[in-house]
Amino acid sequence: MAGLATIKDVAREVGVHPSTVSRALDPSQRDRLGEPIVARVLEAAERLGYRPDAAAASLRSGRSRLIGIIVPDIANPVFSPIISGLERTLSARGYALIVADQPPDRPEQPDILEMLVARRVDGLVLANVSLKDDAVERCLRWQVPVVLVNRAETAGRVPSVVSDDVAGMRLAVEHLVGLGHRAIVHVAGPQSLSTGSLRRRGFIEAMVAAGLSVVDDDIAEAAAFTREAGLPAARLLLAQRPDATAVVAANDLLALGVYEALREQGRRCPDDVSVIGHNDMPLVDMVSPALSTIRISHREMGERTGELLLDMIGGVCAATPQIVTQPLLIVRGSTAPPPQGS
Amino acid sequence: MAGLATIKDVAREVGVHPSTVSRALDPSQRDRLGEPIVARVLEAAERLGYRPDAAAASLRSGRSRLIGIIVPDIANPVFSPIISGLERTLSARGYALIVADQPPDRPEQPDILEMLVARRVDGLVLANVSLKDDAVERCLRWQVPVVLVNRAETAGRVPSVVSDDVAGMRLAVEHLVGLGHRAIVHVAGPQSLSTGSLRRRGFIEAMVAAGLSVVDDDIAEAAAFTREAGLPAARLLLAQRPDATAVVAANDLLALGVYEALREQGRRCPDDVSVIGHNDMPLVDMVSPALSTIRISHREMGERTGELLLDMIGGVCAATPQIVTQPLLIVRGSTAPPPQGS
DNA sequence: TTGAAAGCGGTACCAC
DNA sequence: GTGGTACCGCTTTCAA
Repeated sequence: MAGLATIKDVAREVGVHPSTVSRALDPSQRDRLGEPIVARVLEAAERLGYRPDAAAASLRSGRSRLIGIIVPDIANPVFSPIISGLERTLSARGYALIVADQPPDRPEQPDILEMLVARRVDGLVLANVSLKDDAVERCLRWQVPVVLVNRAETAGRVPSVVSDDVAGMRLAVEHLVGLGHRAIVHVAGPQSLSTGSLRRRGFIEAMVAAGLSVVDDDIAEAAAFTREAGLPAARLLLAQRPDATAVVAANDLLALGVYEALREQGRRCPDDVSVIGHNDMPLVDMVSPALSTIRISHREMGERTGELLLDMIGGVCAATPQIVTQPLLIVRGSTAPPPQGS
Repeated sequence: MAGLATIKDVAREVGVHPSTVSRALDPSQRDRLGEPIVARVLEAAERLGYRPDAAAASLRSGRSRLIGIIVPDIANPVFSPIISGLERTLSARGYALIVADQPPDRPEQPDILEMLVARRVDGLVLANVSLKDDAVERCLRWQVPVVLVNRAETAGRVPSVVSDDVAGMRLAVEHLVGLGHRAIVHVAGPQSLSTGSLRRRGFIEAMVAAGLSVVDDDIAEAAAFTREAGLPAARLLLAQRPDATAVVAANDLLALGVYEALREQGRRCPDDVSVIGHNDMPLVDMVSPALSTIRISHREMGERTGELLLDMIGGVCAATPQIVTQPLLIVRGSTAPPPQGS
């Protein structure tokens, strides 16, 4: 490296042994040394611009102070605040975050998971697990601390931080029922993901709890959590249930797909059909009509994930906690009472 | 570490010396060895699940295959696609990306830049430099390869990848002039950032080129590139120039702030006042009215940044190229001819 | 073609 | 309290 000062340079400068420098630099060992020597070491280190080599420390200590996260898409507004919150928590405690993305369509080119394990990350956050995914199993085998975020697995073998998807859907359905809706349908997300599957289940449970029945035609599954995938699913749904007065979408992008489908058919939202999303992404308050939705604090999920993971690494937490954050109903302009006479 | 196999384990398994294993695993050295021994090493490595320890390799070789990026906000829709494009390019070539954010208001708590240098990153991407920033100087002193992205510095001491901000503003102004506007004003971004400053200059140049003069009252500077900062700037501007028929905003969020200011005053867009943004963020096509804007491909900027940085690390590129990508005018519903009689 | 040995820059454990 | 030393896992140079 570019001639950066090493611990030996500092030791030579001060006239002490390298191990003494190492101790003087470590706050937890510092008090075992004499005051003046610590001061001189600190001064010399500062003056020489000394920076400990993380690779060397990692090699010897077995801890890299590196955490990895794998997401399906870094730029996705669901995942970027998770990354952001996680990074904030980690960097405050001296950990750095390696971000890798692994879109569902790019399977395991140069296996990202192995790459991170090879870098000896102290812990791993998986934001991309599908319900049947071997990533968790491999982490377990490698004994690397891992936390799932946003999406969980059914087995619950590892800790996770997720939003209460079932509760979120209950909020959505109860809101619509409260407005007088009875003919409520659901654009579901991919059932291979916990978010898609749990929100679908939450929808059904809430409908049943409200005394409304749900049949197959009341639900259409979108191939992905995107506007593009939402449009055909919404078209199908509106064709199957032309009498529907409200659509619950499994996320905001799907809800925007519903907007487009309604526009195609010349039906107005919320006058003819109410629409509610999920996530409260940035800018959905600016679309027309402003989208009613279920707010999830992804940034907070990222922060809690970081705390949990650091606890695990520190050996604080023995169990496998399943942290569930509570979502919030946000009422805007896309939900209203059903049209008269329906 | 969790008992992961080392090179010694593989050597013992095959019955050769560790250095032989090292050579067998290195494609560029492999051909100096006998065919059968290479095959046996590869097989044993596979079977034991051997993964080279990146820290050890880094320590010895002096190259960490780690790249750092510092952004002002990971979740910002301008920066997240840059990170995404960068990560894609890097991971394809065996590099991992450490992401750190350093918001302008959180100065240098535990100095992020030093932290990354201490981790011996092979290169650094700075997406957060302001026009007067010592980060570049420090990287130069430490001799760590660095590329600026999105925001550049005036001095041009290091390579950068930016959008042609001046050209972007020319596209915006020419579009409005072409529609018949003459009374055009500008909500500028922070002048401490190259994007804010260059877009302001581009606005003035384009206005002058169109034979229109610009005075102080025609421009209001927002304190940040946010909706919240856009609102008061827009209020001020509309008060100073009540006759304005078009507003050029320095980015999309500021444009949305203009929307709010217009709404407050009961003026309609685009009927009374046209508005154009900059960036073409996700979802601005869904706001009402759909926002006309200048599209920048941030993902592509991230990719080109990665290529450039890897070239520098490989010693391919001696000069300090300033890569400038060309923006694109996207016409939607927020721009229209000025009202009759104005 | 392969083996041996010397480190890279720290940390941890043992002496004194 | 401080110095000495071994060693983390790998790469690389030198010998054989």
